[in-house]
Amino acid sequence: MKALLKQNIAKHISLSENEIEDFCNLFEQKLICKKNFLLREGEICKFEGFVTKGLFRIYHIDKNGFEQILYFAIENWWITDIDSFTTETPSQLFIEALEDSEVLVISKKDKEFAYANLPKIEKLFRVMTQKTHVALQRRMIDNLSKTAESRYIEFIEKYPQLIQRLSNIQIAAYLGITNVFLSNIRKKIAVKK
Amino acid sequence: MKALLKQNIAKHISLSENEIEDFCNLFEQKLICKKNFLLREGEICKFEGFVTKGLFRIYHIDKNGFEQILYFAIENWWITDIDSFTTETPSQLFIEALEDSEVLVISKKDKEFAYANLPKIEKLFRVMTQKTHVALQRRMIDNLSKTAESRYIEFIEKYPQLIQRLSNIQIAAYLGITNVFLSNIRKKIAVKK
DNA sequence: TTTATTTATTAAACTAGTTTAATGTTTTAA
DNA sequence: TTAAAACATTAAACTAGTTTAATAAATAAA
Repeated sequence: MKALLKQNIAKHISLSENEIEDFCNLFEQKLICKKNFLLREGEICKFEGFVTKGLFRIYHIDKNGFEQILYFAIENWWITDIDSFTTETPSQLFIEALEDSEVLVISKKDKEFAYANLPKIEKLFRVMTQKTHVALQRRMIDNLSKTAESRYIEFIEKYPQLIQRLSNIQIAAYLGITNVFLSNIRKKIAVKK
Repeated sequence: MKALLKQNIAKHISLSENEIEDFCNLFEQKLICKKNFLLREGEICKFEGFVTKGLFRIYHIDKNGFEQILYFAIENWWITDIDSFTTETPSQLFIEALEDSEVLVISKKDKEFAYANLPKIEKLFRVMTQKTHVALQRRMIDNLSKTAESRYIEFIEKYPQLIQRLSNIQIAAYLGITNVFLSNIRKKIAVKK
């Protein structure tokens, strides 16, 4: 059940068999059915999760009621609201399952225990946070410099396995455009071919 | 000379007098005159810097020649291209001094030495990267959901000390709009008052 | 199996933001 | 101290993306 998690950790840092076992024992499995939430706006995020099955969207609802999707998480991705988690303030985000999903969850308490007792875990999360940050930095530049059309094309090239599982409404909310405009883009691309 | 650096580190984690001294000794000062570069596109970023005087812009030039500013860094801010630094690939960013500036620089080698020999430094950079990531995540949501006008108003409210030192061209490149449109926004705001 | 709900598409009017170009002002360089 | 370069503003034509609304198709619910 935790094989995927162990494999994921090993990609970032090298741990002894004991260390990885100790760390993984701090996680427990949660099942979240489609349309249910792992986190809602206003709650304080007291966990970090690793998806082993299914699909989540992490999104924000602005004061006009529009949704912006920060990212999607499928198998092998980590999920949390790092803002609420570290500052212990109410989250501004929703984490919602778009499919029936399974996630391995570690509590804030246990994560701090790991930091204190398994020194390499500190490195693990430094490295992971750095990688996440790099990805977001690239996305920020793309959003500042590219048209919605090329952002869409690059998205489907980068995550071909994801688009099949997402509605165009979700993709549009990720790209920062309306689903109507996404339809126009799709038509334009289809004509080109 | 390194008082500001020590103070900044103390804000994130607590170190003994010796630890902080050892770590700060790994930094050396660099002076960068206005319009000069700490890093250029294509170079591999082998340092992390802490600004003690002056002002930098960290930006990208897209294939159409437009500049997108990822962030500004004044006194008390850290600068690096975390992407190039961690992956050791050529940077896609420029780090340019907008004023005559002073920066304390630690090499990648020495930073790795610190990670290996001063365990709390691992925590320092994990915590700092987390904070930077939270800030970027908030900016991403703002860029997806807010108009350029409210992004501008929020920018001048959030960084009043910065705007006085920046041209409108720089501010526009940060907001992701043209300086012409920023002029329109400024006029509109001025009329309102 | 029928009905209700969500999704995708299209059209048409609209608005936020761009482009190009001209003009005056401020800053920098020689 | 003058010339050159960078900056800020304005106008006018344009384009990327939104809004509202209608319609058909697909999915979920009863």
